[in-house]
Amino acid sequence: LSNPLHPSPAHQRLIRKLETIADLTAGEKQAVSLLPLEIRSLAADSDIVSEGEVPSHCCLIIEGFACRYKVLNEGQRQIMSFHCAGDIPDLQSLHLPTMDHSLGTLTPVTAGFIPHGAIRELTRREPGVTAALWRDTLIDAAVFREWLVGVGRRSAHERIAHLLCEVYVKMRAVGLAEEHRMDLPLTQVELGDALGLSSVHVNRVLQDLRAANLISGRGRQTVIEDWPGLQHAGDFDATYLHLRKLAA
Amino acid sequence: LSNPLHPSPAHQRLIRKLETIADLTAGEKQAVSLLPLEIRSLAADSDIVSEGEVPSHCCLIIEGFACRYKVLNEGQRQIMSFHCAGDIPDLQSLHLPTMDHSLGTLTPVTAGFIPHGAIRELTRREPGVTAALWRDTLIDAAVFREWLVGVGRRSAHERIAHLLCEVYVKMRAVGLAEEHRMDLPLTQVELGDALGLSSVHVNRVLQDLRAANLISGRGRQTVIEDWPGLQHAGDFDATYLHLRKLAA
DNA sequence: CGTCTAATTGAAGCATCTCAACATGCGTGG
DNA sequence: CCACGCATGTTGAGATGCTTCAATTAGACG
Repeated sequence: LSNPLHPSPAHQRLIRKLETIADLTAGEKQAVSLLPLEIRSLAADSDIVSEGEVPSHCCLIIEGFACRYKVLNEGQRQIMSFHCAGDIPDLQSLHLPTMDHSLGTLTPVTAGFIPHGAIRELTRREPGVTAALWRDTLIDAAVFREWLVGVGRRSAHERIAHLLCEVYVKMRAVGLAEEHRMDLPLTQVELGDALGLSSVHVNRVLQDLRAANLISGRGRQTVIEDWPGLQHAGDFDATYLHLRKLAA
Repeated sequence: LSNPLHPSPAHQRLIRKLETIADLTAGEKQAVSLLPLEIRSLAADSDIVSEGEVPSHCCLIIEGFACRYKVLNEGQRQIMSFHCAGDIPDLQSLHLPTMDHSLGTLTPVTAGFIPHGAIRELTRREPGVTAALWRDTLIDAAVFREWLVGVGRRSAHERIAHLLCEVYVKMRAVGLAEEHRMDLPLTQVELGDALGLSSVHVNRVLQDLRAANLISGRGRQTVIEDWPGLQHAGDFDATYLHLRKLAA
């Protein structure tokens, strides 16, 4: 347990994230900062929870990147969401006991595991926190819908530009990105698995976006050279992220 | 308001749906059956709520079919979910005030509009109902994820077979389908818009599925001739629907 | 420095799209 | 009850965005 007057960095991350999507009272924030966390370090490319499991904890990402994914019988992978510090990607396990997908790390991750019981207790006492957590899962769903629109109806160029916009806005909201600059630890294979594209095609499209002067930077460091242009290229409108205030 | 001892057919539909995903006590069911409903009839192909609006009610489908969708700037449409009697497709508006997508009818629909205030009141008093509703929105999200996997990584044949399996299992669960037979009021254009395919291709694939003796029946009446075969063709596993008991 | 992962490039193939015509069926009004 | 009209389904042919395979280069790290 942590001291509510001086929340641990992990709790601060969680509170900061929740504040991007909901308006919490001081009492609610304090209640959140009392959540028990069992902190653990995880290697890159390892599963946090696997499809079929029935977890007894939720996982708060404290540092690093994770993703939710499914693997099909032919070995193809579909990544369904990316998650960074402050996210609780398996919050749904509170009400959907058995995992219908896997949660894995993309980088080394430090995570805080919160017993389901503690969250249930919290929701029993704090309706405002319940609403915020429910809202968080609803925003997840909104992002799934937007990705669905992308893979269903958008071109590869639009999809990639859109994803870059989304990740940037989300990271900026929780203070993980500087202005028009972010550390994006995604390989082109991972981008392809998220967007329903081959890594070869992702590569070529990224080159196009760089050639069009929309983005620059190789590898993890990504610079957005033309923010309006990138949004336009990706047909991006941040409404679906339902943030309380948007990054410029 | 309705008599809790004799819930209206509309309330019965809702309760029946909730019972497919959660275990409700008699008291909880009674509380649900006291929800005020403003019943209205809607024409086919009309919007119930449109993207950008800030609804003050949630919409319970009592009869007919509806879908959630987005329209892109080039006029392309992506359908993100189908809904039948018992569903509350815009339940998320309770915590995400502005609609990031539209909800429209596919057939003539009779719908019951429930004031947000009444649902909020209900959730304040009945934690079990809150959990059931939250769970419902989480299952929605699980279905979005599965569709995402479909459009991202599955072939047209798999996608169509998968969708038929999903709709059948959901309709069977709430008593809207007979064994291996259902009334599916979807045009091939609508199927295409849901699956990220052209209607031309949907047509050809449906012919293949009929030729392979997996399904039969023209137009709305759809018969599943080979249920194991169809599930196999669609790589279908109902786990993600998180139903309390599955249809055979 | 060698090793391993990730990024890049080229070439050939194909699943699906687009366009455009035609068929079918069904509701409606004459 | 028939004839028209419109939505839906069906078919063919040509175009294409993306994939696959396979090889090469670049970059990071001990």
